[in-house]
Amino acid sequence: MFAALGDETRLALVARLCAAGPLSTARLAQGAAISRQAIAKHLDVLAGAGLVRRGAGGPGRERRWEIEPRRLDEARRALEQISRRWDEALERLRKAVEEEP
Amino acid sequence: MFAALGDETRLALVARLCAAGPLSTARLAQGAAISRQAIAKHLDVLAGAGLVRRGAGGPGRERRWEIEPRRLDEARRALEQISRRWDEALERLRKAVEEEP
DNA sequence: TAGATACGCAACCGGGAGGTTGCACATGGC
DNA sequence: GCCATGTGCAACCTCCCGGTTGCGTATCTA
Repeated sequence: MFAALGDETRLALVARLCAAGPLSTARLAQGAAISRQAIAKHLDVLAGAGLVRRGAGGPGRERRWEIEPRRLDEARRALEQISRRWDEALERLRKAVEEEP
Repeated sequence: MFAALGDETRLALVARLCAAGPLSTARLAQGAAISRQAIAKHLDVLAGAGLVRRGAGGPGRERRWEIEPRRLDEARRALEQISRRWDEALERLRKAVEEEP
């Protein structure tokens, strides 16, 4: 999942979906420097990581993509836990150094 | 930076440095399935992303690596902001739908 | 001093990720 | 019915990433 967010293009896609709400593939590809199929592939990767979902297809032939915010929360929590463990490890090291001169 | 965390091996390295405190390259490579140089490359990538720092070299020829927790906080905050923007976007959409029947 | 250990640098290699092109299919507006 | 539009599938290409190997250099220990 971090791998999915790791690509510059995909991170931009996530940010754009967040700012503008659900959008279709063609809409997302419009104005981009790369082809529509490339965008579609990136969206597939994001969907595979559970970061994005196909919303109920728009009015006609459109199929919109929308964010799955729960996955973002999971990632955030993972980083939090890592930070906390680091603090604990440093504390243990400090104590060990103090006790054994 | 998400790209740095995106690799399985690198994420494991970060987790291990968090759990056990500062470690040398050779120590991190010990027991791993891949060569020491591969580990060293991954550590370089992590250092390039600012996620890891060379601690004050150990007792002798050792040079330990340690976590830079501020970068982890940055990443966490970025995800938070994205989630928040998503909520706002949905709220705007809801209002727009309600006002225009 | 000799040997083991920890490290760095550089060249090399294979596979997959990111991208394009081409085509087929459905749907909506005229 | 006809054309524009939104989408999906598949083949193909290029380049970079992850990994290995080989060698040279410090530093600790016997």
